[in-house]
Amino acid sequence: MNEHFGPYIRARRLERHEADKEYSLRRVAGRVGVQPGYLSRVERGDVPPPGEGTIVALARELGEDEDVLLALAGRVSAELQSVIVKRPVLFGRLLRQLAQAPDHAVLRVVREVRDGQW
Amino acid sequence: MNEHFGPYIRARRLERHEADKEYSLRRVAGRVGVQPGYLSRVERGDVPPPGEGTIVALARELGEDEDVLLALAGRVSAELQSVIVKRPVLFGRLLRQLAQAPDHAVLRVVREVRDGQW
DNA sequence: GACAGTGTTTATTGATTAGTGAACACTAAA
DNA sequence: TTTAGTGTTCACTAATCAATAAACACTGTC
Repeated sequence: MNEHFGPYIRARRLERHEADKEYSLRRVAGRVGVQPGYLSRVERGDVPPPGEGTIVALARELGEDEDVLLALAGRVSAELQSVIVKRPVLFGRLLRQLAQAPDHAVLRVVREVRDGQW
Repeated sequence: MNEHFGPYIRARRLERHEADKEYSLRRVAGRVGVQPGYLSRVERGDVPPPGEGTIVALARELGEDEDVLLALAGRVSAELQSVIVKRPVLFGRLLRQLAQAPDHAVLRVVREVRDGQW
């Protein structure tokens, strides 16, 4: 059942719980909108990661990057998917070309695009 | 039930059927690996588009671009998703930045990456 | 007028997704 | 010693996904 997602959010939650009792499993579950029992099983990796909405809620709750948390669950946000779906050929090519490139090369492209003028 | 996918593949299949009787609905269904009745409903848009595997098989059968056909079904291939999942922050940024950019700008980046040396 | 081939319709199904609800066991405080 | 709060476990479920199986109606051909 995915291995990494659950333990990761448990660790993040416990870090906060040390300083703040509002971060007990039950309280977080309440704010995120799921049953405590469910969150328990998620954190232990007994069940697969939750749906996109719940993952995003958890990310906000724990101050984590949504894309990263979704990625840990093996997912890509619907928002990002829709960017690709609108221009599948273009973005398909781009992603396949960059799949092998080292981080710094991708980052250079990101910066170039940010600074670029069109 | 999605609107565009079904009629599109029906049109593509019928184009081929005109010149080649191997492209009847039944024959194509057979080669693609689904029941004729199912393909009929898919082409008419009576049911949502098939799963990724079946869409890819249809793309090959009809000589269409897989990414395009998947996009018509509102999907992104698992392969492309996994590229993003491996580096969610980097590719998340890149995609969001390019989401608004015009085609030619994206294309320029694609070419730059292709020709770039690292 | 039987037969092969065309697309279509109806009723169902098995697997997966994303959870719920209720009870259980433990600890700390009042 | 009741109470409040902690995490955990068990049994179950409603909705969606991705199809199948079987029969139906029509056309052209031999």
